Amino acid sequence: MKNRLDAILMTTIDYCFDQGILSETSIPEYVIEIPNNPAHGHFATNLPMTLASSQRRRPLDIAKAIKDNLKDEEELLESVDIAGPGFINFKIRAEEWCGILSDIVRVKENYGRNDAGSGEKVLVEFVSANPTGPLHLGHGRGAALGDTLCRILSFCGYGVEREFYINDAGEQIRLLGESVFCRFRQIYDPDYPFPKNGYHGDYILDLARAISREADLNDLSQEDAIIYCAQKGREMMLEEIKEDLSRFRVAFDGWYSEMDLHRSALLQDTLGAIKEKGYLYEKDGALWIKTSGLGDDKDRVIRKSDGQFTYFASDIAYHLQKYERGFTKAIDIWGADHHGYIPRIKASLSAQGVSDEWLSVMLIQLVKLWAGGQEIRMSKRAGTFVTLRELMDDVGVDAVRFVFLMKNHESPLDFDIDLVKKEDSDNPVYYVQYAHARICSIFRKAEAEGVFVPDNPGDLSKHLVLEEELAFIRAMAGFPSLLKEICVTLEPHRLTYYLTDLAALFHRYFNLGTKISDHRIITGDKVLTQARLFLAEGVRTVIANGLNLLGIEAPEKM
RNA sequence: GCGCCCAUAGCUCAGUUGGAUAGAGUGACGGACUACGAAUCCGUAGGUCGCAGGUUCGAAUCCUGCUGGGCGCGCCA
Repeated sequence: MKNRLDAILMTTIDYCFDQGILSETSIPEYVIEIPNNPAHGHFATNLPMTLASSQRRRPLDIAKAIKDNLKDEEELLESVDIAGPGFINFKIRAEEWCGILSDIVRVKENYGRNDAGSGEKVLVEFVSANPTGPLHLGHGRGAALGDTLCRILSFCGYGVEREFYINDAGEQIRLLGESVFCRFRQIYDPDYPFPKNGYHGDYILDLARAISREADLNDLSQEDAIIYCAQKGREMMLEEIKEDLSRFRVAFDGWYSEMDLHRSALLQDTLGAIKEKGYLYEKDGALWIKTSGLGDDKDRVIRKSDGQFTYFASDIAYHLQKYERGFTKAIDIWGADHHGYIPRIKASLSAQGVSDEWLSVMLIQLVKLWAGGQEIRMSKRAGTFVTLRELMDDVGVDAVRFVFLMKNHESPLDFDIDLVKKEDSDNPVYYVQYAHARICSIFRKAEAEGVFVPDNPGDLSKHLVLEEELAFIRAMAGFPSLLKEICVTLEPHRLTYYLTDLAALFHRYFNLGTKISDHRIITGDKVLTQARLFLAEGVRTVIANGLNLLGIEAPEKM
């Protein structure tokens, strides 16, 4: 709709240029937006104001010139008004809006699907938790965010691949092995010393028990036993992580192991390529990459003087490898505490000629958990943290996802477990789901009376005349462009707000009928009832599609 | 000390990339079910958009400087 309006405006401007009504200049950036004040029409543009300086005329004069010469050949518009300091406000004819409603009901679960991202191939890397412990709240937030973003991207025509990078090389897996082995030994020898910086959670003991059931660790040398515990522990934790994610409705296309990266020649090859470009040098027995001058504030060590590669080395290799796999864009979702790594990763990429925009890093701020009015402080070191699994058990997947997706990922999130646990109106997820269930309930009621959602509703604009009814369609018409914007701004939380608003429109509309029976959806007039059922089906469709993109169920009953 | 993020109603947060009178939820108070689901709706109250400048037709939004909070600045992982 916005595009059609834009086309009318551009045709008009061209015409004004040709006729000398406006002096021919370049067209500045302008917007066509949906005003927040309904009195300002369905759409408004600031075009006259942006033209004012190059035209050297008053915005109001320009607005009048545009209005008087408007080329609305398809008769899209109901009214055109000049307002304020130089806005033009437009109203679209009801028939046009009703046409959109018909489209929605016709294409159903595909409404909103578009090809904005065609030709793009995006790799989204998220969660990427170390397999040294269970997923906790913070991982959950990243999982919900990444998953929903991927769903939206692919709905908008992007080729999307979801990847989980497994940090399974080096010290931390070793430490996992030592921690597990220690717990095993402590079964017989309670004084056996626990490794410094080891993992304290109860799950370590569970791992020790499970592993010792499968193999007799006493048959192995201590070193072999630790390695065995590390390998086995990694495998089991990864399995658990996969189970949790799958239950959280998050699927990955690829699991990329850092260990494999070390085993393959990739790390060496990558370093060789960087060396050829002249970005590597040796100093104090270590190998450095020259990232300073490429946006980083100092150079970074890639191989320590003890011969071990740093994690940063594999990070570079991994990201360059993503690039070589032919992705046109990469998105990483990291915890905000890693933000300091962005400049050095980008610097390393640009050393290989990869542009800055290729990689977008989304940072998620931390999650604070509240229960009983108190903040629950979490510490992985001390083993006191709430796992994603516990949270799903407690409050359910729908509620957890909704809360995570409600807020901008750049804002810290307070997760009030008591509030989310409550199965009543205080819980925000039910508001949207209830609207869906309520519509389904109306359909059941109508069917019982022999009235169904019509396949061909006829001339809707004759029957859908209430302002509330047309407001629905206008809101629904914005769904596809909202999704496209989310793909650019990477802000999935806007979908959550959109759905809440749409549900609010519906609840308000529904309640009109409790006062005035003529405003009920099911009325004595069959044709009117069918038109309203058709409208309700449109609303239901958009809510269902939106919830599906959020990974949240759209229940028919609650 | 340097860098990134944040600051909007009592609380938790939106704010359509610079638009017209800054909005929800929650909490407080008052209303609406003998017909489509009250997990809902309506009303009242609540604001110097952290502070001070600047940019322009126009600023919560952009720029600069402060204040306050979170995080990060290793040959750690």
